[in-house]
Amino acid sequence: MARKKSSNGVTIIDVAEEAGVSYSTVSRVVNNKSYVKPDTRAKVMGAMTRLGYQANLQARSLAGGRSNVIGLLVVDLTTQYVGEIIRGIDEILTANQYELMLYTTHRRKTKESAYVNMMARGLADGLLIVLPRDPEAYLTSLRERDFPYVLIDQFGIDDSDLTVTAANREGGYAATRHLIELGHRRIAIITGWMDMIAARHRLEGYRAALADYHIEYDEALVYEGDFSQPCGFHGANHLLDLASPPTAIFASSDLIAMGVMDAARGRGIKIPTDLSLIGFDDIPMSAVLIPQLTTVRQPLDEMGRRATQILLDLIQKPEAKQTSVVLATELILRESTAPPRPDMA
Amino acid sequence: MARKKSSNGVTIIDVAEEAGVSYSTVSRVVNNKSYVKPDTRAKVMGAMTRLGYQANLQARSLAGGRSNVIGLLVVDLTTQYVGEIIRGIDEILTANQYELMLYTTHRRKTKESAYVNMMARGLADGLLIVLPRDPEAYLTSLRERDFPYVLIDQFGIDDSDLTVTAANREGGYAATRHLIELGHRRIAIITGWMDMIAARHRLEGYRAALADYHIEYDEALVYEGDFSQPCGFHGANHLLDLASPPTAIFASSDLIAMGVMDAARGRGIKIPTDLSLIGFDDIPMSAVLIPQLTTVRQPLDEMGRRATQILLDLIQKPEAKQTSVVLATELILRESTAPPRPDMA
DNA sequence: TAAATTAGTGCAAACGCTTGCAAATTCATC
DNA sequence: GATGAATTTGCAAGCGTTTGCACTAATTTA
Repeated sequence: MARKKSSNGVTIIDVAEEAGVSYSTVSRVVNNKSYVKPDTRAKVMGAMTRLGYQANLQARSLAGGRSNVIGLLVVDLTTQYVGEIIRGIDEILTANQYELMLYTTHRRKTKESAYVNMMARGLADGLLIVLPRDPEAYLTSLRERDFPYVLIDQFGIDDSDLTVTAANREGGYAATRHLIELGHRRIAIITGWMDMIAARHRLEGYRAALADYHIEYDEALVYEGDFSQPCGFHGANHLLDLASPPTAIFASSDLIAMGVMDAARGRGIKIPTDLSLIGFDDIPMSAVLIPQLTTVRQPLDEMGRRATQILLDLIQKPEAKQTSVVLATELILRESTAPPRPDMA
Repeated sequence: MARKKSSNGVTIIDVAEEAGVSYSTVSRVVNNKSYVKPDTRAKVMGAMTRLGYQANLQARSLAGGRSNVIGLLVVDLTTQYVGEIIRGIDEILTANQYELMLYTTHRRKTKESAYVNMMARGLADGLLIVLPRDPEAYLTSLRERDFPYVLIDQFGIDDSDLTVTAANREGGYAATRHLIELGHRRIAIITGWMDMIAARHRLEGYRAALADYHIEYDEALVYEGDFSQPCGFHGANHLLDLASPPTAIFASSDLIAMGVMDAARGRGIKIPTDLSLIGFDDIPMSAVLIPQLTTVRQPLDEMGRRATQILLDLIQKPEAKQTSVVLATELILRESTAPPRPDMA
C-alpha cells in the first residue's frame, strides 16, 4: 500500500511543546474541562492558533468513546422531502458541534443492517432514521445495546422507540373538513403510497371528517396512489371519468396535486371553479403554481430539528426521559379551493 | 461525563482468541492482506461471523492512516439537483466500500474552511466538492498538503484542479440551434444565476448559435434569472410584453421553463403552437409536464459517478495521472417546441 | 501555624487497529 | 536429509486522543 500518511502533523503534543505544558493540559483546554489556570489556558490557546491545531476526530473518538458524529439513514435524496428535513437536522447539529454522516439506502436494503451496526460500533454517537423500509432487524439490536436513535416520520416497532412525526391524521381531517365546509359533498382522495404510515393516516383523517359530517364514504372516490405526480394525473383522469365525478379532490401530496392540475388542464376543467383541489406537504413549489395550491403544511424542517434535539439530549443526558413528538400540521389556504359550482353541488 | 462506552465489545482480539490465532492474523484476514493460509483464513472467518465482528473504523483509520470515508461538500440539499448527483456518488462509493460524510454549507460559509480542514485531517480520505461558493481559501490548503479532491460542476481556480462538469456551452448551443432550425428567429433566453459558471456557459452557447446562424443578438431578449421557477414566470411575462415578443424561449433550467409555462397559461398562450419552449437539466418532472418539456439533459448522476471514480483513483493510485471530464449534454426532444406560427415568424 | 482542602498539572495507560520485523513453519531442491 | 527460499504467523510499536491517578502548589480552616 503506497499510502502516504496524509496527516499534516500538528498534534496535541506539538501544541503542548509550543505552549510549554503537558499534552493532557492541552486536551483539557480543548475540551473545556475543569481546572485549568486562565494563564495556562491562554498560553495553550495561543499555541493552538499559532500552529493551526485541528483535533483528530478519529483519535478522539477512539480514546474518548464518542465521535461527535450523528448518522443519518435515509431512503432517497432525490426529493425535496429529505432535503427539508436535513436542513433542520443540520441546523441543530451545527449549533452543537456535531457532524453528519449520511447513508442512503436506495439500494440493497439488506445492507441497512450492516451500516447501522458499523455506525453503532463507534462511528456515530447516535442515529437518525428517516422512513426506514424494514427497521425491525436492526432496531432490536440498537435497542439491546442501548444505542441512541430517533425515528423520523415513521412509527417505532416498539413503544419505547422515540419518534418525530407530523399530525397526518389531523392534517387529512383538516383538509377534508375545509372542502366539506366549502359545500363539497363528493370529495375524492388520491392516496399516497399505502405502505407508508403517513399515507394511511391521511386517509384515516379523510374518513374521519366524512364520518363527522355524515357524508357517506364511497370507495369509488378513493384512488390509491404513491405520492407521485403521475399517479395524480392518472388518478384525476380516472376520478373525473366516473359517472358521478367528485367536485373536489384531496391529493395526499402536493406532487399528486400537480398531477391533478395537469389532468384538469388537459380536460379543460378549471380549478377551483369546476373542481376544488387541496394538496399536502406545502412544498415550496406549491406557492408558485397557477392557481396557487391550497394545502396542508407539514413542518419538515421542524421535524428534523426536533428529532435532532431529542437525539442530542438522549446522548448527552441519558438519564432524562425523552418523549415522542407529533408536530401539528397547518392548513394553508390559497387559490385552489372554492365552493362547488351550484349546478354540480 | 456520564458516558458509558457504547462499544458492544467484540474486537479483533476476541476474534483472534476465538479462532486461536494472533490478532495480527485476524487483521490480515480482514484486510485481505498477503500470506494467510487458507485454513487459517477460514477459521478466522468462522470466528468473525460467530462473534458478529464489525471493524471499528475509528481505530482502523487512526492506525492505518486511511478512513474509507469520502467527504462531500454541498451548498444545499433541497433541490433535486444534488440528490441526483449523490445518487451517482453513492453508487460508486458503495461498490468500493467507502462511506459518505456529508456537509452542507447553506449556513455560514466561513465554516467551510474549518470543515474542509477537519476532513483533511484524517476524517476523510478525499473530498468531493459540489458548486462551492468561494473555494479559493481551502483549495489552496488542500493542494498544498496534497489532499485528494474533485470539483463537481465548477471549474477549479487552478489548472491542476480536477473537475467534472457538463458541456453547458454545447448544451446551450444545441438548444438554441434546435429552435433556429425549427424556423425561429426571435429567440429569448432566461438565464440562470449568473454567478454560476454553468449559467454563463449556457448563455455563451446561446450566443454562439445565434452568431453561427447570423441572427443578431438582441439584449432585449435576454432576461437574467436565477434558475428558479418564479424568475421563469416573471421573465416570460416580461418578454411577452415586449413590443416584438419572442416566438421561442430558451429557459436555462427546467424550473425556469415551468415558470414560463405558468406565465403562458395565464396569458392564454399555447405551447408550442404560439410559443416554443426549451428547458435545461431534464429533471424527472419535465417528462410529466403538459406539454412534455423539450430540454437538454444534463447527466447529473453520471457526473457524480465520474467524479467519485476519479477521486477513488486519486486515492488508490496516486501515481496515475487523472484528467478533468466534461460530460456531454443531450437534446431531449419532446412536445414543447414546434415551428413558429406562420403569422409570427 | 499546621492540617486539610482544593486547584492545577503531568504521567501513563488505554481505545482497537495496522504493519514492519523477526521467528517459525512449510516446501522444493539437490 | 540437509539447505535455502518462500510462506505463514506473532510481537510490539505506534496512530492522537482522553482520563484516572498521583503529585505539587495555592488556599482555607481550625
